[in-house]
Amino acid sequence: MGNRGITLRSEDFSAWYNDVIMRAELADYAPVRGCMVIRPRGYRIWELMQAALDGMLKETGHENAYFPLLIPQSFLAKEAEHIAGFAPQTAVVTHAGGKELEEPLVIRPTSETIIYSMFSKWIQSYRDLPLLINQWANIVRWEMRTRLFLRTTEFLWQEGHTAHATESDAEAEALLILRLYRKFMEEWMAMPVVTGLKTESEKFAGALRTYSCEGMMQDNKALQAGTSHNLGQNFSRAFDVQYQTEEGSRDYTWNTSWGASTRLIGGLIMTHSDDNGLVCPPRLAPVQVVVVPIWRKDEEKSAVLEAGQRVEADLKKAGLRTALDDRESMKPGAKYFEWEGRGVPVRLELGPRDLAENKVVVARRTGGKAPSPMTDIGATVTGVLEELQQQLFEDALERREEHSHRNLDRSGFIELMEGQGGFVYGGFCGGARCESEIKEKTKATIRVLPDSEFRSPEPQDKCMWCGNKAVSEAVWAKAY
RNA sequence: CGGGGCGUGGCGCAGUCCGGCAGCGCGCCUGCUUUGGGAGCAGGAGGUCCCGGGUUCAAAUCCCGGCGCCCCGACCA
Repeated sequence: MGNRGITLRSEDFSAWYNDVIMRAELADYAPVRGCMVIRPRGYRIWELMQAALDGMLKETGHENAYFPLLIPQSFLAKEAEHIAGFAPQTAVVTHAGGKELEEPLVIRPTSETIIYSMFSKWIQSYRDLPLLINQWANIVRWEMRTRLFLRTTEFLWQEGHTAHATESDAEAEALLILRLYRKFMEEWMAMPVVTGLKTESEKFAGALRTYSCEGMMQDNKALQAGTSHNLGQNFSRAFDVQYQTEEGSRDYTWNTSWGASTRLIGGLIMTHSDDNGLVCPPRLAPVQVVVVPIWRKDEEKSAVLEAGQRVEADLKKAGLRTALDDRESMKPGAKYFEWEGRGVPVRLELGPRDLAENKVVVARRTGGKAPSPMTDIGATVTGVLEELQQQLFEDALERREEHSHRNLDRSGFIELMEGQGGFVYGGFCGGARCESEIKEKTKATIRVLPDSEFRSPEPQDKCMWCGNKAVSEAVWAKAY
């Protein structure tokens, strides 16, 4: 345990993670097992994520809609792989209105079935395509083991569902979203991710192909942070989503679905936070800058508070999310600890000495503080926040590269996974047997077959595990 | 479902072995003094000791049964 009442990362990463969440008041455990309450400080992060992602989705032509929580149980069964994948995880409503229902209703574990059943009503002609729909929703998946934000029974997400006239249009859409997710994760969350294709065993139940963004957490484990699926015609055939082509023939639509969830908040926490608590990237910080006024005597107090209000007004004018901590019962040091635990990126300390010099002390959450002129404080802090945002990304990227390994042989791989872990790039023969054997022996799985820009400079032509000819490069890691 | 840990004021814990007034730290309320890295003093509020049985003059403590939570693994975003 560190001196902040937070378990040290080096002692127990899981306990640290929970401590950070509790300290920052992001969430709390609900009465029902596996369920969580997202508290205001956590929900605000989600709202900021939503605003950013929603904007990006709208810019690329997607429209929001809302589909119901309850799905007829029979719908789920219409796509064979889908039902096989999700049936064990569903919660089912069997009684309502004091009576047993004729057909049980499934609480959505994802909305493909209800959405494509509606698409079949709405789509008649190639002129109706592409249909680009997104929804922000809650879903329920009955998990064996849950963790705050990372895996809870109920969670919030956006799920996009699109219908296209051709396979290549659908493929382009799936890749567009993958890039969009990556952009969001890098530019807003300051979380670098490796993108690529999931193997058959890891892909979404019912998809042709699944693409994924994988981040590396501070314990060197991978977090699947967003997935984008090319569904092919699996669901359009199951739900009879047909359209008339330009030539007059009939065809099934080509579909995609993709999602990113409140799990991202867990990723944000585990990417940046430290032993003093949450570190929130500025662009997603509920409070970006807090002003802490300092005074000894009453005559100082009024002058300092007045200056503090002026400073806060300047910050607000610069478009920043601010707080002025003018609580009288707390000493400045105590306030510092509190706001640090909450992850606020920048703190301004303002006392009589600073006031006399027309300055404020600018303190960064990641360390270091220095006086700065009060004039143009809005612009100054804006600049510091941009630097911090950039610095968090670069630090995370550097950490990921430090723990990314190439050219390991089988025994080196095993040794690494038994020790500190990390990402391992290497050749993969494509064999399901190698894949499952590796998982069994080391707990590591193929996170993705990486996109070209993440691949090793030298060709990976032999399977890292069996030594046979490789069909592609793969990235292995233990995962959340 | 297996293994480990735990359930005692809001939070963190001691007390349980060996039964005997329900405690400590933090937080909370009131007042005064304080305020440049977790303030001090004084006064105060707050408890079905996870639940149900049993043993006993007497149970947080012993016995039997149950429930819940956290961590590790199997399932998964």
